[in-house]
Amino acid sequence: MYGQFCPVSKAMEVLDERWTMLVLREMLLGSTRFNDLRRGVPRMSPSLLSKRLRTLERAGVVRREGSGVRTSYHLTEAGKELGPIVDALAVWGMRWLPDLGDEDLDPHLLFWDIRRTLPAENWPQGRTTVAFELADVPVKVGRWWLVVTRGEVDVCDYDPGFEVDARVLTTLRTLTHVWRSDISWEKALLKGDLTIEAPRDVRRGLPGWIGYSAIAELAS
Amino acid sequence: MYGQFCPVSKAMEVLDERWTMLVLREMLLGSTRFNDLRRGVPRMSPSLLSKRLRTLERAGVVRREGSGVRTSYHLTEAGKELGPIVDALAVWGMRWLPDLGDEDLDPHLLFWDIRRTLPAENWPQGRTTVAFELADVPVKVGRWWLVVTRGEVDVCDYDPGFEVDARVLTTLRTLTHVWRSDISWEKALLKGDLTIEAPRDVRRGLPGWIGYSAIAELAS
DNA sequence: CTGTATCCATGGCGATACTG
DNA sequence: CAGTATCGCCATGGATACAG
Repeated sequence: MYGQFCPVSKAMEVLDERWTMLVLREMLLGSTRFNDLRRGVPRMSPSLLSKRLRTLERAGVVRREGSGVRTSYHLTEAGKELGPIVDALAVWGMRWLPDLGDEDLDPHLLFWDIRRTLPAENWPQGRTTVAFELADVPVKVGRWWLVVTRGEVDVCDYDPGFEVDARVLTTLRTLTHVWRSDISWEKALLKGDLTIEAPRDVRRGLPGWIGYSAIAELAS
Repeated sequence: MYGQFCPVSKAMEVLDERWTMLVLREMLLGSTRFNDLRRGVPRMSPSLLSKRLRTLERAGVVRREGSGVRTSYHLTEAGKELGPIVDALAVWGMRWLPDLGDEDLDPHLLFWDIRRTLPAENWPQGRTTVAFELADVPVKVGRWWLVVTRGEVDVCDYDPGFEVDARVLTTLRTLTHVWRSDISWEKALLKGDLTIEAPRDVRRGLPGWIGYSAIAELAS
């Protein structure tokens, strides 16, 4: 491929293909099923994902388990040792490439990430429903509901019908930057880029309950 | 590009293009001039190198200094902070992808790397000339001379005419693996994959004088 | 020496549809 | 649910020649 003996070039032969690092990020975050992986890289075609998984398997980074139905994909030891590298890339990207284009904003991806990372154990007993209204995207993709019940998190893009405990009024852009912790909840609230409509205790508690993305925690 | 807010994807938009990581490796090893960079990535076309340098400049990773003649390229702070990531990729590649195809072996690249890394200060006073004969490649690219004089290292692919202090008989493959420290000098000598013809003291000293590649040292 | 311009082929990849 | 098949485009990047 590169025609070099340097281990960096050998590593990049495996890792520098388009999407590969993002698939590995998904696996490092715990996804093992084909369709779970797809949710993490929705713009990647399924055939390409399939191809990448095979390439990674041949390279000894991924192991496929169970053929046919209920196939799952797991990182080998070699794959797991990419964890610190992916983390370092995330920290570097946070630090040096903080600007997001409109193309980088995707509510499905954002709430999919929130859903899997959210520390449900911090939430109040019983059921809590939070409605999000994002002003900078079409209504069709701008209304989301977060339902947290007994340590379980659900996200809907339709009204689940529960009584809403809090409404978050903001933009997709602001919510994304807050989630990444490019700006804090406090600052976004102060600037008026984000409003929480709820009883005082919920309004106070919500930022802490939602928190920040897993990757944001790395940088701190 | 990827349409994701995740900093890993933002980082990879810059870093996952073909050759980019290898150019950064060269810069991290100290190259600043266009043609020095080329020597480190000889299979990369100059127009592509030019393009990559501009992309990296736009991304804030590289800074161009002096236009026209005597241009040089330098890593910005962001670029320097990629150092640990490139190192980690090298360590990972050494550990998990130790196999080299014939395509990965390149005597020009090997001796260019030896030349710049070799710890000349360990060598004897005066001039030392070492001749290499690589049996597994055409004679035309299989004979090399290493001349170390007062802390200066020269490599020739033609006989410089000096008296030869040592002859190293081996293959390109073995010498590459030794340089990478996939196998030690001792083991290669023991297996007979590499022979040093020289007076006893030189024969004993040479492995230590040449040593191993900079990247090999990372893994230890 | 330090690049740039141009050309062209290839195959990577996106889109879509379809199957066990 | 878990992929595979097919198709077609266009951009990547390799090669070469040339310019300041």
